Amino acid sequence: MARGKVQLKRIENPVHRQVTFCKRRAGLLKKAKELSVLCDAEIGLVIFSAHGKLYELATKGTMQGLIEKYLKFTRGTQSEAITEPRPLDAKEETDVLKQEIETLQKGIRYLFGGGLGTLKMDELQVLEKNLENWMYHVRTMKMNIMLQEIQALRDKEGTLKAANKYLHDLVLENTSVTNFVPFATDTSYPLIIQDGIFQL
Amino acid sequence: MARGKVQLKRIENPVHRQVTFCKRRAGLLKKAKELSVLCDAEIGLVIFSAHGKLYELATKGTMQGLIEKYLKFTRGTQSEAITEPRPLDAKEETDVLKQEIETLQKGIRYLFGGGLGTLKMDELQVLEKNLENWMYHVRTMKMNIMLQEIQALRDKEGTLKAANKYLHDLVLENTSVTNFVPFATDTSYPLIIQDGIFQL
DNA sequence: AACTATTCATAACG
DNA sequence: TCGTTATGAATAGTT
Repeated sequence: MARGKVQLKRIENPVHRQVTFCKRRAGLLKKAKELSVLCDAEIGLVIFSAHGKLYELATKGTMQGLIEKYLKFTRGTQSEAITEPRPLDAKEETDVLKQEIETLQKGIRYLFGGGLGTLKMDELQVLEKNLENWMYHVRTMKMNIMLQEIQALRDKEGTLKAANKYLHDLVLENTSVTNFVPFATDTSYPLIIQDGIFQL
Repeated sequence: MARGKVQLKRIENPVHRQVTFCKRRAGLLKKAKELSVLCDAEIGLVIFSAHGKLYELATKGTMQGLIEKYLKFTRGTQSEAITEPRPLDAKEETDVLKQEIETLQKGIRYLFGGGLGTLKMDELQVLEKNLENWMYHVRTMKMNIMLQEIQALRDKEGTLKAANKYLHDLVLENTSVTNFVPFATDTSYPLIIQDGIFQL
């Protein structure tokens, strides 16, 4: 900004990074406060430094209250908010998730086996809405995986075609004019892909 | 800032306030993103406009995850484990069920917010099948409740019709042949049912 | 932390 | 809501 435009990437020099963090953190908190006052908005801001230290701001009440409001707002409805595309954490969460799914299955099976009869109409409405929402997410995920797989297969096909053409040309060169049995270049060879992930 | 220093108080002109809100909100979100990238910080920003609309930003993962991290950080050890279904008292089941639903919502929200990306195709299949199953149960319950209500309304209608006919005949008997204004027997009286359970 | 030279954000306006 | 512009604010690099 000053004396040189800034690159939008992590500052590698730790000293510079720390100084910039201090300055910009202060600036950000100030801006947040200003926006809240000027425009009568309720703002919550949480900053975890790289080393894990917490800085926070909550205008109009406590962070607790704001979090509850946020959770209530995002519950049920698919967020109308401007959400950044989230980078997926690639951790070894699968085991945890599997166990979690089991727990949920158990819980919901209990729900439907044991005491669903006491649920009221509005509760059922909420439940149905959530189920639809979750179903949407699951189907979106399935679709993405399938699209990925399709793309992978196409890539593989292209590679194999190229290899095939190369070999074909080689054969033609080495055999010159013969009665060698020719074969089509683009579709006549088997494309055997063994490691597809489709399991229906 | 530009063309006149700004007062640090609520902007009274609603148009100005709205315009400023839009611009400064964008600026704030940008600044937050920059700080996160430049200094490797994890930032959550929640903005509720005066009219209740939500704008949010979560760098490094989801808002859900950040909220959990925040709560863990501020409350010391806050266990986020899913509670096992406990043995059921045959009493105030509704409250228990409500709480259970909340737990499930929380779990599944975490599921979709945190780590769905690591789920494999077959796991998604299982999840989808279960969701369909649960949806079927929920819709069956809704249908039953509605059918019950419809039957109750029909009974009520029959009762009222009978009463109406009785009164009608009584009037005819007592007034003999007069120019008393006649009224239809089956549809012209109001059927006011106040305690319906439909809530859409 | 304090000090500028610059870049950035944005208030007013169309 | 969107674009333009004059001007105040924020801040990168430096001391």
